[in-house]
Amino acid sequence: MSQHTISVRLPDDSRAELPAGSTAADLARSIGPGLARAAIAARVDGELRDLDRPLGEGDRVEIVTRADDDPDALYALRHSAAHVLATAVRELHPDAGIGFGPPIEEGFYYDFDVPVPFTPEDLERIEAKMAEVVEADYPFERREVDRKEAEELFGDDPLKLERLAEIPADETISAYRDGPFVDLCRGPHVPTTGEVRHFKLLNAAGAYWRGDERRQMLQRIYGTAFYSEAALDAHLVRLEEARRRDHRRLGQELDLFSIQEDIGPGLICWHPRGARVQLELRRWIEALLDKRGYDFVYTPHVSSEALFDRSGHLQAYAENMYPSMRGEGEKEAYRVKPMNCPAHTLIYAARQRSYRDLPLRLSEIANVYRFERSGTLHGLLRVRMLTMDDGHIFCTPEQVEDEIFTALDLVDEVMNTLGLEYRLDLATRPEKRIGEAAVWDHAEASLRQALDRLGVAYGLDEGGGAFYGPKIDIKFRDAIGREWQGATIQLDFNLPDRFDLEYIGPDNQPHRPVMIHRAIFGTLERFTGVLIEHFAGAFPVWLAPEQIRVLPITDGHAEGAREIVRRLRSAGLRAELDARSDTLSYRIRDGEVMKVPYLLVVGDRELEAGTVAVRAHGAERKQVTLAVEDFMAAAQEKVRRKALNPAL
RNA sequence: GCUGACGUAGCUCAACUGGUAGAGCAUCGGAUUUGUAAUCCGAAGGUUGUGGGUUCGAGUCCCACCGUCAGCUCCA
Repeated sequence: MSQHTISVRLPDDSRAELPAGSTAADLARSIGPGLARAAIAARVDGELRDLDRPLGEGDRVEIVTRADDDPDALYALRHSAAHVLATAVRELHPDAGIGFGPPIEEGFYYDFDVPVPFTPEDLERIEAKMAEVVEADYPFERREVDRKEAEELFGDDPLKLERLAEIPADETISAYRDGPFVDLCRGPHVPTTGEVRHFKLLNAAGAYWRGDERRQMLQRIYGTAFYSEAALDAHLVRLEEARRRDHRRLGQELDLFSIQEDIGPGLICWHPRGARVQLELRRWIEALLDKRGYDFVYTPHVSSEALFDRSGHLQAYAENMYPSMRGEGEKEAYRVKPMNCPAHTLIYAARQRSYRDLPLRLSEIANVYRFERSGTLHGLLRVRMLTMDDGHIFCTPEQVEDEIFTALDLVDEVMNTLGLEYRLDLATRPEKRIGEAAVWDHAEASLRQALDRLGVAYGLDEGGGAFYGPKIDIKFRDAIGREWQGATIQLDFNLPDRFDLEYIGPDNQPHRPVMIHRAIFGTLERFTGVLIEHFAGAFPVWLAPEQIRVLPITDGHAEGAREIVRRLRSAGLRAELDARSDTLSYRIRDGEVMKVPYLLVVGDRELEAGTVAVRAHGAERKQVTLAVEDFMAAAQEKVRRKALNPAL
């Protein structure tokens, strides 16, 4: 190996010899002109780098090319798009302060300190200016600077100086220039602004500097960018699809629920159709819990404030609790419950427990009230009255693994039934915690064993547990790929201590039980909201508020149709008659718009033959004619199996 | 909570620089009796979110309050 050449390793484990000082761009050129043209960055020993940075002896190098399915490629592109945005904003508002401008999961944003917030028209102007910056095809030039130089470079921008001061002394400080704009930036970037051809600014809103509401508010502009127009279009279509599925919109169109100003924000009124969905979900989870040995309890909606003092909620959770109330002339203050755990803990403590009683599994599907800040309320997803499918398991340390396994198995059944893919994350002990190391060791090991036993892959969130115990979070994906926080299974070493819980072991000595909090749906409100979006309002038959609508063709068929409705109802199916004098087409359209799984058309032919012409929502074959008996059996089977697709 | 935008009939939206509120759908009545995604005619429906103010005159301008929407570190 001479001094004048270096050898780097390629992804296929072959080696390439290059002159010393060669860059990743040189490497791409040496491999082929096609690769050189497609290259936008490089992964060097796993780290994303600019194309024009020199390679070192023995580096493992992978050329990153323009690709809308490579997260690293998108990262560099969107990071660069953020700079293009800042370049444009600085052109239009030379005095704008520059905050952070990172790539994010679906795009990028940049925060600006400007005296007047951006309007939608501003965004259009900025977009046009960005197009000019892209057209100019400025190279992104990286420069390493020392601290003094950096302080001079960004001397007029207090936000940058603040960030600069936090960079450790031993870290390289780099600045990137594209045309007129220089930014303090870690990089990497695509080679030139010309790469950022397919972008779109999406919205602007205030955002606190560093997310701290005590600090100044900046104006944040969100956008997204892709390498191909097709990918950008697909993304915009996905956003449109998300709007189409918005549960707030569907909730109104399908007459599921409303939020009334006269009642208050964050408080849901379930209309009959929405309440039906809730009821079916509730009955389902109750049956699943019954099978798994849960006991059902009911506890009061208000309780003595002292209870929440003892549980610690008053100290740790007060800002999410409604204020205390006191009856006229009474001494005792009361609180509306934000959680069920303290009451369940008292039920455990209501008598002496033996190890033979454990595990004790308490379930309460209960309304709790939480004072959420007004700006955070959002449809069914963040509300002030919520219905938890709450459960608390009290068990011995030895039983933890089994109990976690059972809970995970329950999650698995729920997710599979609804056709939701999910993933699990184990969150382990944080820095600040209570409880002894041995207790944590045992608990974390039990969670791991339960996860292994289930045989699923899971992520690890080191240090992500609560101060009172480790947990497993379940995240699931809906039909258009969005991820939601679902069930949580949480160990708690704190409440058993605070309430001095005990059980008598086989050694005739008192021991402290372990407490497990778990919710499968989380809250019925949020879960229903997500399901509305997941199914786009077209619920599977078993959940659909109205499962069947019978449409007589003329008044002459109404009596026969009514009889069919009677039979369906006595078979336990939710059927309605639509004998309005509108045309059949109109009534079909109405049934389709309301996403009723089965529309049954009944005319002379059907009444004579004892059949129905079935139109199943979303089915490819628009119409199937079946004997009433056969349709009834098929529909019941769909309900029994909780089938996702109504097609017969 | 904070910043910004918005709030007109049950729903979706219209009403030039301030001149006295209109359409489609839904609702109701009538006609129509329909074979697979909107039949026709008619009627009714609003203290323009609430409360103040400016003005001869306010949906429109100003103030306060209520609510909705977007966002509020996925760190140079």
